[in-house]
Amino acid sequence: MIFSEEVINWYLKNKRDLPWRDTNDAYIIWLSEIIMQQTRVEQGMPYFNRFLENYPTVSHFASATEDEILKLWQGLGYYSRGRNMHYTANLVMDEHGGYFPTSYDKLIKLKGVGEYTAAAIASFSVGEAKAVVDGNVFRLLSRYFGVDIPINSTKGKKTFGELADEIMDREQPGIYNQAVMEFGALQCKPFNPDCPTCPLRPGCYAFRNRKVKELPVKLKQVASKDRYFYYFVVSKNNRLLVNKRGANDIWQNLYELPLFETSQAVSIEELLASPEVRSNFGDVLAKKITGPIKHVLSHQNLHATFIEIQDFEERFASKMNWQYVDYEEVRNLAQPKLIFSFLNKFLN
DNA sequence: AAGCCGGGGGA
DNA sequence: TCCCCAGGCTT
Repeated sequence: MIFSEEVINWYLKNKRDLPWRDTNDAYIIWLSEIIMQQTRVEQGMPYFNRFLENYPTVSHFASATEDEILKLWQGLGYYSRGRNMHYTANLVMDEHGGYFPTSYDKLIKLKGVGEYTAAAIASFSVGEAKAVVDGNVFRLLSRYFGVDIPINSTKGKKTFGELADEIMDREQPGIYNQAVMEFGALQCKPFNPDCPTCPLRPGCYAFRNRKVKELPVKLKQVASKDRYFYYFVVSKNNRLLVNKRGANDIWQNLYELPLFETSQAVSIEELLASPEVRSNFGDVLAKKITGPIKHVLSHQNLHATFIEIQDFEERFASKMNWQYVDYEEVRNLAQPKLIFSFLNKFLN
């Protein structure tokens, strides 16, 4: 039996019941695919349900504000996905008459939609024969065909993409694409793959050559950097001073507290004595509330300390574009997990 | 080509 | 700790 038949047979017997599999609505598929990028199914599922409930059509999605989208996205990470979706939903309304595109060539032009997502939407919605290559497929193909080119290299992406197109079932692209990904996720897992029960074992290069642990090959990632965040808690009349983050850094357009960052750990006394802090806060009394709290991102280690400020002079707030927000309204702002967790305790 | 962008879970 | 997850964008 050929590769694709074997994989599809396995899929029909072993597939999970996922809520986005029983539709051919390109909007709903787009919603699920963007949410699932670099995200485990169990983590993304509640977000998918929440988004579909709040925005049943692309028109509903486009009518929301970016702040509302980001609030629903809170805690899922990679927030550019939410921002790009909002942009794309509006573009679909304005330039596609509210009909979500279904062809690969149109999909690939949308912001936030790359080769994987375009292939997924096109094949699942209208059965276009484009092979998906996600982390699961890279791993499965690497092991089965014994390809040791790094999967995160330019050459690797090209090679695996061409291989995926060659071996796909062009008669039933949607089922096949679902099947290869599910096979990678459940059978040909990253660690301890279930080789003993694997129907592909007879033809698998990695199994026959004892290379399962060596494949796939991946270029090593860059080391994480340490950053030291000092968050200033300034409140007045049940209102909290907040800052909306800007471009060119983590957590774009999310809300946090007034922040001072250093490249290495400093004491609160040193912090308050620094010219930068003095020019934005003046003479203040400060008391540490909690920290340092370590918050790990995929590429940075944040060390956050929260400091309560008293005797803060109003005139400093406008200069930094900080705003006072009612305690009750702060809960409605999209915040990084780090800030949300802190405020959850601080505001009770 | 390499770096950047979250958060969580498993080993 | 390190690696991975239904990747894509920017430089």
